[in-house]
Amino acid sequence: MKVATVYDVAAHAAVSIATVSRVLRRPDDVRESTRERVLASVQALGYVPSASARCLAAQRTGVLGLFFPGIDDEDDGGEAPFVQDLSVSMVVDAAGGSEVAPPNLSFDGVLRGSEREAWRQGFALMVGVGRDANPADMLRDIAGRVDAVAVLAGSVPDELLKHVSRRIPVVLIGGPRRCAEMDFDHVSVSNREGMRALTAHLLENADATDLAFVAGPADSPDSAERYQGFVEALEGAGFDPATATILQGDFSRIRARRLAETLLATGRMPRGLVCANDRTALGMLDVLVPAGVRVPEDVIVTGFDGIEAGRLSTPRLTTVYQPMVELGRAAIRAMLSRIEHPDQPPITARLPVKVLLRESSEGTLPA
Amino acid sequence: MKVATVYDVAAHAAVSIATVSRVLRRPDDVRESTRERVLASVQALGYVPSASARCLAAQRTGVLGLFFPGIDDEDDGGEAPFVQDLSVSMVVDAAGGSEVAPPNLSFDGVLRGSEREAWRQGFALMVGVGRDANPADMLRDIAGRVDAVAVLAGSVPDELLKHVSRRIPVVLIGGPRRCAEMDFDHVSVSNREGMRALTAHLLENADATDLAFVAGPADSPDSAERYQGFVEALEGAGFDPATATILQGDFSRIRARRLAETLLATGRMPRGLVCANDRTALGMLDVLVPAGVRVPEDVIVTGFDGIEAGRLSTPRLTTVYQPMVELGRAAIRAMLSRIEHPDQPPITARLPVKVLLRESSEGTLPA
DNA sequence: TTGAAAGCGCTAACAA
DNA sequence: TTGTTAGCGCTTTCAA
Repeated sequence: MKVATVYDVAAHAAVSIATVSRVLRRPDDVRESTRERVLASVQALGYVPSASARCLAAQRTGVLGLFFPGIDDEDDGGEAPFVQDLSVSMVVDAAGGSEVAPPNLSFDGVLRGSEREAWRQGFALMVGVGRDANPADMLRDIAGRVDAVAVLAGSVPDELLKHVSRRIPVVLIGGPRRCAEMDFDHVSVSNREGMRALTAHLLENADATDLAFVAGPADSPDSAERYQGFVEALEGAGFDPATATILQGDFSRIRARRLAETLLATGRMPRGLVCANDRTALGMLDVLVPAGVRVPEDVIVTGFDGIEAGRLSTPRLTTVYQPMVELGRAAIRAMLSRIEHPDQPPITARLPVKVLLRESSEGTLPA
Repeated sequence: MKVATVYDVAAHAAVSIATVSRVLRRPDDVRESTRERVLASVQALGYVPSASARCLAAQRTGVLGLFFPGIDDEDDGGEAPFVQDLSVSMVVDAAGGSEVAPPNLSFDGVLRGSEREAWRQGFALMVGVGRDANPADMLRDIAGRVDAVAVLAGSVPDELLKHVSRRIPVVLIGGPRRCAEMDFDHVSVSNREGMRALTAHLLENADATDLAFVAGPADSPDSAERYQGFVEALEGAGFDPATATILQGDFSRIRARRLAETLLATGRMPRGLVCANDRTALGMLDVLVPAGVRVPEDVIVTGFDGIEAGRLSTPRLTTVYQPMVELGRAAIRAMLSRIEHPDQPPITARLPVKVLLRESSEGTLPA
């Protein structure tokens, strides 16, 4: 029993394959009686058009790509068995435990925004969140399947982006404006401005002049931009940025805990820990709070991202909220815009951020 | 400037298109010098193979589908402007506000699990989370693009599933074991057993005999199964299930709040509210707690799913944890297994659940 | 080790 | 309104 094709449907309905195609693509161009006959045959044969053939012929896929390599930091479950013997177990889940807590990935929002916007515009979305061995292969694979692709800035070599962009439009997500020669379209948030505003606020409103910056991975353009903002705020307030401590984190909560422990052990605790992202800040809280360090009285801790977990922590996390969902949507719109107008000048969308002042920096807030 | 094809690469390297194809698919079948020449041409021309053409010729796409229609309940942002004038704003975000809180979608885990497992196995994943007008079209569209598809049980008419399954394998996710005639592969969790265990626990350990069940949408097989478990527990304890109140929710937090308000207004408050999912239970807490109802002393509230928000609520939510990530992975494995062995008997994977007892049902738990 | 050639299933001129 | 036909870019026998 083979899969039905246009030919089968055409034969069954006693029409040509062109008519079958028309019925599916532009039904109004076909006489009603013919149309109904064809539709009946489609039903009868269980016909579903092959997208491969369709896209090959049409010279477009109707799919957009989103590539975020190396984001997922969960460890691997390995081969899990299909069947398990006990179907229910019961545990008393006391507070503090987190055995079933999923990591709150900060790009979830981007994904949702893209997803939604893509379908809204009649496109499907193909996502590659590759903790895979070879991001290059993954990106090339995706690139062959889609009409345009959005890539997390800094995640793949420019070389590769150049290569891929000879086939389809490439949009960068996040990071700084690109240097002149690489004129990819680019959507991002006001990393620098956000961090500058937050830091300046700490400098003004608290007596917090001894601030340390907890960075993300060295190759993250987003972390770099946020550091920029941090530095600018210090300079703006008349401090020498060179004297500020920099701790090397990697955006992960785990790593942040290690750093906090070191801080605690060496006793070199700054007045404020300005973290490059929320997960890092939460990792700090994980260690400091149980150790009896009062936040914000002893140490101010701030994040960046505005993830849900920061709103639910104790104390709640002062942070810079990024409109992740909007960012995803902007990426989609940039791709579509580029597809429609291949020759327009490079798009640069810079989305605004919002500094959220909460208890980790502010003392008790007014209700 | 056109996009490079095999023909361009072949001409550039002075070989046939067959050789170009070989270099990319089975490099070992080509003499090294030739291979290097071809690879150089690939680089020079910025060649990326067309997946459409490749899949058409190969008769497989290397993509798996995941279809979850009507899940996303965010409302629509509409057309947002590309550029905004202010790049940073600052707000004091007092506790209680939630203006930037994204909804914690309970299928996130399934998505992550599928994503990961698919790439692990060398497949890409195409996801359709359709709040779209027409799920049928969306599913058909996806079905044309993939080698197999996993569909949320109960989300599309059997008719359509039958149709699609004549082209590619269809795996159902969630819900009850299917009736005999429809022998789709099926992965799900122990809904019934989980709810039975939870309810039985309430019946035994609390003085909670007056329980109400807060259902999900009428057409949700998952909700139906959970209700089954609820009923069985009542019967097992010697109660008449017919006397238990059933409230008609729809899995949404909003709807649950309305129900809670009604309950409050009419004063017909049961001893325990056994909710068909966590969001419903959280919606109940949203209303009951501020109204001064003590949970669990006055009313016990329980959920189902094990979402993160239930671990962070006050009081924390007693619930039945489903291994969402595992479920996603199981769906992928089922699809692959079916692709490899088209004639094997139907797969039925039933994943175990875990009852998590927390403060919304238990009083203060031991540390 | 390489090349020639026949499809894969569909779309879109162009003709009828 | 419908049919004929020439690709779309690649894989894969089969020969050379």
